[in-house]
Amino acid sequence: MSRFFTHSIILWSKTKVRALPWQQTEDAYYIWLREIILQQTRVEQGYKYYQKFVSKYPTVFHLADAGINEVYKDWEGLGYYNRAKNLHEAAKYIVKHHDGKFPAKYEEVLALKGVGEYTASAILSFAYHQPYAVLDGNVFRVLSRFFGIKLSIDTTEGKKYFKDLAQKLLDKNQPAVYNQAIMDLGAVICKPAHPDCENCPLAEKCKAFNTQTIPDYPVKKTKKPNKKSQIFFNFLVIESDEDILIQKREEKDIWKYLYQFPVVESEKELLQIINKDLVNSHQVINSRISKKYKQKLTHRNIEAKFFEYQVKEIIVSCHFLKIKKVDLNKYSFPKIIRDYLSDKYKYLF
DNA sequence: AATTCGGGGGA
DNA sequence: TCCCCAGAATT
Repeated sequence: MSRFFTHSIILWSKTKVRALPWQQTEDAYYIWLREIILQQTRVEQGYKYYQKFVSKYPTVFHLADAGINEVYKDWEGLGYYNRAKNLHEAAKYIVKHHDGKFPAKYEEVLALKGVGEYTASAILSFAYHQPYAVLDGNVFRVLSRFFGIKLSIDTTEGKKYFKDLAQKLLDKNQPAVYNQAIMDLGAVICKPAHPDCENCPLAEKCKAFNTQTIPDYPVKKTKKPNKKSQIFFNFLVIESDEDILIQKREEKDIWKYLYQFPVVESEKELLQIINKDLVNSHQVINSRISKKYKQKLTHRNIEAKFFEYQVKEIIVSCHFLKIKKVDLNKYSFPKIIRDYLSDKYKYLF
């Protein structure tokens, strides 16, 4: 059975259309960049970021020498911003401890910030043709369906079982071809919804297909009753002719280290923002303001409301940052905020 | 072991 | 509008 599985996947991959250009490289640094960008990210979305990073940071030295704020800025809109931080720290680590040469041992690669088992296996197999089977969402799905595995993929026991199975099925003579093939099959044929079983080379012996139970796989233990309370982000647009106030989001928070306009967060919709709210959030602002309701944004459990204020006199303490409006583009904003602002305040961006 | 991080796509 | 996707770090 495993012979059929591995052989069919390899054969299928040879019939596919040419791979994307970024799948051709065998440079570990580029593969590392690609795999970090692709974590939880669709190929269509990630590709332009990959191109940007490759051209701007052609070697690990370029990346290590860059400032973290610049890396954040280049990552803007991609999400999971800790990846940018880990990427930068790992680049500096590689320069310092590996003399800028990308490590080629599994344990060394796994030790890099932001690199887990999947990414380490991907790098080792694609760059160095070492026999490490990748285990990502695609592989979980393909294996669970084909073999009819009812073990949950999000338990320690399940992960171990799938990892051992994946490693057993790996074509040790061509780990790069095999790993790419099984992930492609999961992405193109064995999709989460509406899989294209008619064109699947594995269908003939696929347990889920033959028992009409495809929607049952993969099995997961976690239930997600994700009904969270709303948070209102009441952003303040406080500006003078040349300057504007922004704020850096602090640690242990969504959008950590990214910038935004000063905000008053609330559980309910605020009828008005008064100076007391600002004082309570440890920001002292003395001003005469007038409020104008602008627009509501919804992002998951977040409703962001924008207001516009005309400010006569501003005395600010703490961590508000007064910057030139022309420099606004140097700061990395969360996507929904950037999208809204760049559309609404074209004169600023 | 459970939770958090974020954007995109589809029902 | 809601639901789903899913690697790595953190708690």
